[in-house]
Amino acid sequence: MTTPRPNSRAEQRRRTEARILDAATRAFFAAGYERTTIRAVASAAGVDAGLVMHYFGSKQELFRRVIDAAPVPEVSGAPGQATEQILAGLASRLASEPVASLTVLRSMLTNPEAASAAGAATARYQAQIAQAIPADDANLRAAIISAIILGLMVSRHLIKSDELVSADPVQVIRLLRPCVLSLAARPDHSGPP
Amino acid sequence: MTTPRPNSRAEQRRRTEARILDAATRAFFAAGYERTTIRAVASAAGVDAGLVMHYFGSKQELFRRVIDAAPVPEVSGAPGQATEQILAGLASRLASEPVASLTVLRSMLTNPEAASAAGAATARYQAQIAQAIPADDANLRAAIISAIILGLMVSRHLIKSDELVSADPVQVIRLLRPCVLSLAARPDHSGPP
DNA sequence: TAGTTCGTTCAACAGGCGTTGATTGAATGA
DNA sequence: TCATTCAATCAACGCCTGTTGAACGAACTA
Repeated sequence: MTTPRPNSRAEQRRRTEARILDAATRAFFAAGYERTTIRAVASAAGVDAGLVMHYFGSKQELFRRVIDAAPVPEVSGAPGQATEQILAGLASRLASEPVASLTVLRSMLTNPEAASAAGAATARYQAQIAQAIPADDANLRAAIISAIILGLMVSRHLIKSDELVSADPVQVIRLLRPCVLSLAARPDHSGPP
Repeated sequence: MTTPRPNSRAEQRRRTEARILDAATRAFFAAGYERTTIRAVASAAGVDAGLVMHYFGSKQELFRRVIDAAPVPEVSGAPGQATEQILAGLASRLASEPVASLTVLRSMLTNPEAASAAGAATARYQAQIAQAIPADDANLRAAIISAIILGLMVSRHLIKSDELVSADPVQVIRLLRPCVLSLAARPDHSGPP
């Protein structure tokens, strides 16, 4: 493994690129794809706009790099524990502000290309949830759970609903637990014969 | 009450204005605020771009008129019935495609000015729900219910999640009923002393 | 009918955008 | 040491945008 000296050209480049990527993530999150200008990203990174183009090729490509860097939440384990895992993940994402994920979220609703790119990640997340649900309509149930989480994240971080912003995440999760449990764990006992 | 002849100048204007407003609603819904151009709206309405400016003053003003025209859902009645009313409203909005409401929804997540404008309407909706919930934390519960509905609408109509698009709304509502009931009607019996 | 109003079009402007190509200068390697 | 590489800047291009003001012609009024 090579450890380049800290001021080598390669290292300098890596740092600058990371700085641009970070500035871009924040900018796309704060303003959305269309309102974000390459000039603004460059300026926030303390760099010329041409350099951003030189490194990332185009605004679309820069954007793709940003949403590719967003982490994909993981769900696994037994049916009973999956619910707690989902709720725990939601709790932490309600408490902090996961900028990268929220950037993807906002962009999905704005940028057609982001929608399909992020749609794949969402599908994987849903599939993970569905695997933990012992029911015929597991996929639909997983989609609903996923939609509920989405709605809470949107309300809390994008719309910034007063109630949710000031609420204790623990309290929210406690209210939400029977809700998610009824979808993930409770057997279907009210359907058609 | 005056009934102008159908081809009078005033009547012609009213029709053209309505045509522009309709085209704008569709355009803002399909593309979001930033990607929608006045020229495109004008073209869809079979009209010159200058005329849109002449009638509505600015793009922002045109946009304001569009989101002002969106209907605000109503919830009222006893606690027990409120849930069914909420679910029924959701069911119809899952089945059809309420373009005006969805335009507001998408814009809230894109346009900062729309967010505050539509935020007020959302708050009124939440307050209506909260009134029907017999609990100390009724406001938080209402906010969560509102977020759940939001998430389902976003997933179904904006992200177009496969599972939700192809699902039977009745089935979705059936799965969701215990969920919403646990928030709206079930007394709080697991909280701190 | 003559004059005015007003719905509508047209051409153009100013500004901001993504993008490009030439250019500079420091780090690099033979 | 000298030629090369490459991070970084700069000025400029072409395009598209919201917006404006002059112009035309049909509908209205007296």
